Amino acid sequence: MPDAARRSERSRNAILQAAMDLLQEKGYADLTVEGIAARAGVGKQTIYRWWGGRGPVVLDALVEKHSGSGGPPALPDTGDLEADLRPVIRAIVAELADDRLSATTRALTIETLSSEDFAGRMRDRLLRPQLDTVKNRLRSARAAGQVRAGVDLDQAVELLIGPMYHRWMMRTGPLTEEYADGILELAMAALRPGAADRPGAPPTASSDLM
Amino acid sequence: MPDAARRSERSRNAILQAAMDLLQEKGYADLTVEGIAARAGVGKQTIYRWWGGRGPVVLDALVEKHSGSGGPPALPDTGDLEADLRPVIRAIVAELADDRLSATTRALTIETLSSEDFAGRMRDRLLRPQLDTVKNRLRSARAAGQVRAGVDLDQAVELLIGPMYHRWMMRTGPLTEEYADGILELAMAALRPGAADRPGAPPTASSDLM
Amino acid sequence: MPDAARRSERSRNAILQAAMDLLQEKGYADLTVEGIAARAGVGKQTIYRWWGGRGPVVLDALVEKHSGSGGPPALPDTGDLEADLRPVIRAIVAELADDRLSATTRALTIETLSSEDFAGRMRDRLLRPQLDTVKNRLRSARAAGQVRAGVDLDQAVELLIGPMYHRWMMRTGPLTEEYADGILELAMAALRPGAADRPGAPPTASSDLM
Amino acid sequence: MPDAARRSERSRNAILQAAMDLLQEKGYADLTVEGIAARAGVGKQTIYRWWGGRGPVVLDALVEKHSGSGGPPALPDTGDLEADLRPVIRAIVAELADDRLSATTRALTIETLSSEDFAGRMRDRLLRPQLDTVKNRLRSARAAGQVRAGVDLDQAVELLIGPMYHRWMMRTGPLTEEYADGILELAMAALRPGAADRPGAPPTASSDLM
DNA sequence: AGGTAAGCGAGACGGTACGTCGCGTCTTAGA
DNA sequence: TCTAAGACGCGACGTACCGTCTCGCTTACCT
Repeated sequence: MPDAARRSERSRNAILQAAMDLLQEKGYADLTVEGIAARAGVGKQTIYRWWGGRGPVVLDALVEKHSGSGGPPALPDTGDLEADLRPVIRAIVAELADDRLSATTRALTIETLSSEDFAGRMRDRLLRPQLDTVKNRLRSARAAGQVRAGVDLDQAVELLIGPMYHRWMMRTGPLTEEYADGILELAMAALRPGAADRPGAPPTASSDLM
Repeated sequence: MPDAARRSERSRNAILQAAMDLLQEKGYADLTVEGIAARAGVGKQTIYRWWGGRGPVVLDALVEKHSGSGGPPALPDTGDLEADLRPVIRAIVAELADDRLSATTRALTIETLSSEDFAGRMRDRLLRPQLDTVKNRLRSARAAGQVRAGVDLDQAVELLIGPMYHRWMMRTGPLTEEYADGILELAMAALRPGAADRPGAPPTASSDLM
Repeated sequence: MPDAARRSERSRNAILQAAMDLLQEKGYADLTVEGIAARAGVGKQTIYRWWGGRGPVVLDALVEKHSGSGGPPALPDTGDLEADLRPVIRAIVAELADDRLSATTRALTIETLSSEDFAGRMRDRLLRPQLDTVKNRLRSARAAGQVRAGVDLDQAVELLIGPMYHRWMMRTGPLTEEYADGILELAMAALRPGAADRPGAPPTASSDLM
Repeated sequence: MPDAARRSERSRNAILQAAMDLLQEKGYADLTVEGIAARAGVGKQTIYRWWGGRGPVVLDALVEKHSGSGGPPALPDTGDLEADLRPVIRAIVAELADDRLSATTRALTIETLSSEDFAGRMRDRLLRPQLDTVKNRLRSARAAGQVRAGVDLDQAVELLIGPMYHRWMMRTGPLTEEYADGILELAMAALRPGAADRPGAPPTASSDLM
């Protein structure tokens, strides 16, 4: 209904910035539409008109931030899968370990859990692009024979990512570089071609390729 | 401050039951202290006195429900780790796949993300006991040589559990039995002793031990 | 702080009406802000924003009702002070004698005793205009020589009004027409010029009579 | 129902004292049963058992205080009514003028207005004895011919007392010694025998003066 | 160029729930 | 059995935000 052409870019930016600021300062639970509007010097209606609530605003703010680089870049492909993934995994753990940096992720996760609708948008606009960079690297690795042929790449990505998010959310342990490396090592062992997955075939052959 | 000895058991039960009922009926987002009190036929103050908010009430209700069996039982140990784990993994996926069954988990996860304090209680009272059953089975498997000696068991547990929770939360894919089996298979491959983790040693040796 | 220009006249009227209705039905002790809001179909905040509590609302409602006639009219001046005052005094007694009619006065009096701030507003907006009509009549009577020159008119008004309110409040006796006439007669005797207050007249004469 | 013989005198005194203290400190509006019980170091039930609410407690406390002298003494009778009354009237005005001293009277008046039942007890136990001392003095004055024979003594008492209470409640003016004297002078003029009230005396004389 | 319709800031509005306070009742332990 | 203590069901308090709505105002488009 509203005419997007006449939308105020100034207000949009002020709102997204205010949302990010307040999220850092007070956390998602204390983030209110009224607070965002007041901080941004904006009428509440402007937020409801263009977003519909705090969830989509935060999502937009995050997308904005992450798309600063014009979408996540492809991972390097040096031929050594583990070496290429290590910095990514470490970076994720480092971000999750930092309360300030992960505040927005926390917010998005809450909203994702609260609204199926939001979950879909969040997944497609923010999460998928990031997961896909990993997935694509795994695909090339599989093509190169460094990953077992039968592996489902989506499962493989989650095997890498899932443990870290779980530990972060549930606070079941420290999020350290050692942890990142440990998970990476386990995941590589899971993906690496070996005797186990090729019954009857000589395991050493594929082991050599690794 | 309040005198726990004089606490009303009747009220406590009514509150926990009402909380569970409303959680099923309306979801966590629409669960209010006022609603719980009304349904339980109880004053709001009684809830605030003993719990302090809806989060701790739901946690208590869940703990109550799960501790009905006197704590989670140890997993069976048939000597075949994968076979012993499969039903557990499948059950977790099945529960997460069912919106009604996972409503409470969703609620607790939101609260966990919102409050560090709550997260701690949740982890210790609900999550840890469940994770420990898996961890203990893995420990015995490691002792039996079915899991590599160097594996950190906490990481191993998360390697199994994390991917499923991630897919469930982020709705990145279907939660099916095939998925459960796929993750289990990957995790087993990661844990299983093999050539990869013993550079220079003949991989077949340990393979034989499995 | 709120912008009075944007105030909803509809809500204001509904609130005042609801307050009057509930006052009649249940009395001041059972009158609640919540009840007024519900009856008026209005948010509580609207009451707190513009009034601050039930007291000011009732005051406003009363002022509204009494100012329907555009302020109290001047008393008639037939030249006979006692005759002019008698209907007023009788009317006051009659109103106080009727529980329904005096319910609001009772309410306002309680609030007046409870809050100095409220007392001031009540005095200026409701009471003073009414007392002034009597005072003005007394002033013209004094100018006409029917009231002693030295009489303080405020005291004179209270001499008339005070006894009735005292009996009403303390329930020390019946509030009848005879009582009204009795107080009026006494007050007239107090105000009427006589030997006592005219220095130059032989004081011993009246002293002897005592 | 409760057995008065086993009643704790210690608790009774502590409650009455606490009530008086809190009344002075915070006013009647902020006086609560819970507060009295806490201050007195007493269970709430003890208050509800023996009194039934804060109103009767305050009444009792006041009666206690005033009956310290074993009931109000008779006024002196020097033969000069006005001289005998003046200190009484001035004392009343002085007490009313002092916020601390009149706090209890304020409380009792509110309760009197709120509860007809309470009003009766208050009138009989506290007010009547005090009014009667004045009434008795007026009666002897009437017998001595210093007050007109036809005067209703209850009305006469209220003529003296009513104006002061009205000014005190409604805050319509200052409560000074001059005011006390003014009201007394007016009331004396109303009561004093004179030409006006003695039919058969030439009414024209005073009429002319009006 | 002027008129008009949109977006805008502001914030009042009807609501829902919050977390607190005090009520008057009831239960427990101790004297 | 009375008492101190205080938990309880209840109801109202005054506040915070919700999402909708109504104001003038600015601003850009469209005759």
